[in-house]
This record gives sequence, structure tokens and C-alpha cells, in this order.
Amino acid sequence: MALRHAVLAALLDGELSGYQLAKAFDVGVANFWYAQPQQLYAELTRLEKEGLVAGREVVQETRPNKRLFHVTDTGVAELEAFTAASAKPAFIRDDLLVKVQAADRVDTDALIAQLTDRARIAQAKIDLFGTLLCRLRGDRTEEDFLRHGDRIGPYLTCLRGVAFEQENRDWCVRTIDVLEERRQLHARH
Amino acid sequence: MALRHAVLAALLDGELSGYQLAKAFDVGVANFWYAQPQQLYAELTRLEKEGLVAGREVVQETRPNKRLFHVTDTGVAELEAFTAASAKPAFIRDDLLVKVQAADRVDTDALIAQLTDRARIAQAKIDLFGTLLCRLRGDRTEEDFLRHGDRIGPYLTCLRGVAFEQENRDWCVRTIDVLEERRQLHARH
DNA sequence: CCGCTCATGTAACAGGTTACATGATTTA
DNA sequence: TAAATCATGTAACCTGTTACATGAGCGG
Repeated sequence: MALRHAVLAALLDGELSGYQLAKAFDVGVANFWYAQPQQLYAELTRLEKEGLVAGREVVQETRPNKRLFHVTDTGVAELEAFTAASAKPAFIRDDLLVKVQAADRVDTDALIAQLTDRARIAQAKIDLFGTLLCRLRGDRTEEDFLRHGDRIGPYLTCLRGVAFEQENRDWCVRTIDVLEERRQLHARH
Repeated sequence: MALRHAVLAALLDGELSGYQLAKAFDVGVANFWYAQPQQLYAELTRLEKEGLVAGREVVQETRPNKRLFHVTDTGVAELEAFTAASAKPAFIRDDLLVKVQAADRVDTDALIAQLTDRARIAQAKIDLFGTLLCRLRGDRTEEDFLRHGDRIGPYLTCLRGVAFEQENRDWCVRTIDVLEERRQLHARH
């Protein structure tokens, strides 16, 4: 069960409702973990039952009531133990790469379209993460912030996200180039 | 069900036994998909039942007999359909990044050790993929191979793997630097 | 003789995905 | 008036992981 730790790590930045947490898992947290809202609601319930997070009801008038959760001391201890335990190597599972692996035997038109799309999405994420990084470090330089900032965890993971998406985009563009050039060469036959 | 397509794509390069396929999923295929041997044996059985791959028994004397599988025409058609369908965006799920997200609140010693380890593993993969790329392109230059080679799918995915692991390694090293510098600053208090 | 490679699986369990469900308010 | 946002879940299903199981040959 690993989602729980991602939730705990995400909640370190402050109280969040299930809904807000789901939003966080759509942007910044998506750098290191992906989860659907349903999973998060279920996980929050479990974590609360085990005392790793605590929630408080917030009554709203124009909106449905919500419950804001924060990490308890037990929760922090759990994160501590998790961090001390050795991490298993991360692995990639990407449909698009499977398709590229098969590129020699299948129609490349649809593939090029998907690579184009992926490159566009990657660029959007790069832009998003860029503004996120600016917001996190405020008016300090990156060096200064990383040396003296209070909360650098999210910044570091975001740096990783930017690098990942840049590489993602560049690889897509390169692959599109290769496939298109080959298509032209093939057409001349 | 996506493992099936990864298996089909991996089998495009030639007949493989379940055991050999497991080896492939440990090296080259690991660039785009990860799976355990048990999964592969089960998946091969299913794929054979559905006629997407076909196996033939190879009797061996000094070794246990094995069954070599290849993709059937139906299997290629399935891959074709899979490639045409739109890919959902890939996502990352990495324990180590969760730990870095929480880095401000937990002990960093164990974390630095894990980052060091990860950097080492990444470097090993870079080296491995480097030799793999050389083997795939033979004596041709990369440009030449990508333009005129028969089977560029595995090469392209491997390029992606190299870029990913380089970025991985660099980010680990950078993060270690940051955490160690902060530790020294903190120690002076 | 111990551990590695070849070679293939089963069974129980944990975890994740998809589909379904509800309902009020704000914005275009 | 249609769509998006806020807010929370349940249930069925699919997938993946962990543990267990077997057995022969080869190399140090």
C-alpha cells in the first residue's frame, strides 16, 4: 500500500479536503504519484480510521460541507518509517512507448498524431510547473531558496517533473521527425 | 489490459520463450513496460488461447523443453488496432519522489543513501542501453540507421530510456547536493 | 555441495480502474 | 440552459504483487 504515503506527503503542505487533494493530485503531486479522486476519498477514510490523519468538518453555506484533513504525529512517524525503508526501483509503463516499439509494423499516421499530442501535453506541463516553481520560491533565486527555504520537497519534485516533461517533449519531436522522414522515403518507392 | 500489447510488441523481434521474454522485460523492454515472469507466463497462455500468438514446442536434451512464441496475423491486427486507439497519458508513481516530497519533515540520511543508490542504478542502465544502442545500429551512424534501418522501434524506445535515466541520475545528484548542503547549514546552528 | 541458470507455473491477496450515484451553485 | 465546480462516496471488476512450488544441469 503506497498511495497512503503519497497522500501523507501531499498533506504536509497544509489542510486539504478530499476534493482539494484530488486537485493537487492533478497538478503538482502528479509529478510523483497519480491517483483518482475515488481512491483518495477511500484512502483518507482508511488513514483517518488508523489515526494517521485527522479531519475536521467545515460547515459552508453556499457550498456543501467539507472535511479538511491534516497529518497527525502518528502520520509523520509513518512517513518517517516509510522513508527509512528502502525504495524499490520505479518503473515506466507507457502505452505510447509500446506503440513506438511496434512502429515498424503498424500504421504510423495515428502514431504521429499521438506523439504530437503528447508533445503538446508535455509543453503544457512544463509551463505549468514553471509557474509553480516561481510561486514556490517567491522572489528568491533558486540557489538561495534551495539553501534556505523551509519547504523544498515540493520544489525538488517539481524540478524533476520539469526535466521529465522536457525530455518527454524532445523525444516525441525527435521521434515524429524520424517517422515522417521515413514515410517520405518510403513514398518515393 | 495493456500488458498484452507490450508482450506482442516485444515478440515482434522474433520467437521467444516465456523465460526469454522475462529476460527481455528485464532489459530493453523495461524501458517501456515492467512485468514479472509469472505475469508473462499467464499472459502468453491467454494470448495463445485467443490466437494472438502461437507457440511451438522445442525439445531440448540438456535443458527442460521450452515453447517459443511468435505473433500471429491476428496478433499484428490487434497491435494495429491498439496503436490506432488514443493513448492515455502515462503517469509516474515513484516511492523515492514521495520521500523527497516529504524531505523537510523526515530524516535525510536514509533518503540520501537511497538517492545515491538510485543514481548508481541509473548510471548502470545508461551504460547498458548505450551498448544496446550500438548493437542495434551495428556499424551505421545513428542518423543513417534511423533513416534506413528495418527495425527502429526498439532503438527509439531505447533512446527514450537513455534520456530518462540520464535525467534521473542528474536529478538524484542535484538533490543529494542540496540536501547535504542544508544538513551542513543546519548542523552549524 | 552450493548457488545460478533454464523453464514453467499456481494460489491468495493487495491494489487500482471503471462505472455508477447524488445534488447544489456558479459561470458562460 | 448547458457546462463546470464543489463535494463525497459505493460496487463490481480487472490487474498486479507476493509467496509458494518443482526440477534438472552447470560452474566454481
